[in-house]
Amino acid sequence: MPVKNINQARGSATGRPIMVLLDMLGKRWTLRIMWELRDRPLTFRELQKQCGDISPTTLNSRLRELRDFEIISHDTGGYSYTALGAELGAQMTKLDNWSSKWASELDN
Amino acid sequence: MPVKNINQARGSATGRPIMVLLDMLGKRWTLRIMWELRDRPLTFRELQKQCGDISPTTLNSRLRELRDFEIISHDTGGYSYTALGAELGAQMTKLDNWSSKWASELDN
DNA sequence: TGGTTACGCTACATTATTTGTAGCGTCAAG
DNA sequence: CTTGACGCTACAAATAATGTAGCGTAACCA
Repeated sequence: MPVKNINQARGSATGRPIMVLLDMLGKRWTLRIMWELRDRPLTFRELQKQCGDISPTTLNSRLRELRDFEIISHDTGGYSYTALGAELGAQMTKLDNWSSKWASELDN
Repeated sequence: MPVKNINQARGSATGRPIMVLLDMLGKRWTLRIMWELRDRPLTFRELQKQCGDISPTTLNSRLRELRDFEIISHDTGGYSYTALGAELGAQMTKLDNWSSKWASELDN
């Protein structure tokens, strides 16, 4: 079920965009999909493989939500970030940097 | 069930920290908990309320995972970020900024 | 034209995760 | 010695995700 606007999303009780965002990103696979799209467009089936065989049901559901919210778009080249989505995608790199540091500190 | 190290976590098949991180943050409520802790420590019950009545079962499970990974700690003042966790928490503010822009563009 | 391939999905039964409610044991204050 | 807040645990019910199968479409190419 496509979501028409941000105010109809789960997590939007307060009407605060951050809540909608956290709720969306907090669904399993959403962050992973954003990560996999970080440097090039991928088709539906490429995404399935990259994500380690996420079920098509879930993948489709996440892609639809990301499209409804104009974070990604779909054309002949596959799925890719929108201009706005790319700014969010850039945060993925920050998370990657942080996680490296984190992993090395956890080993101590 | 406490997780001893990063290599035992779901999402760690590749051994890449970013996968463990994305998997953890991708569980429902994890990002929200990080958000709620952004400017002060909160007790278990305060977190329950702030998160809009998340179930204690889930809250405890998330808090345990975040503690196992040394992203938060728990003392007499309540739950709060560790030094490393604070750097991850700082990303929450970035997400908040992004979401404001996002919401205004979606309205067009 | 007919066969093969990749595409983006949908259907649906099984399994895993999350929820909601109730309540327990500990501790400190009054 | 009662009251309140604390951090939880138990467990049945509801919701979300999974895995497998396969559909309809379109492009390629023999």
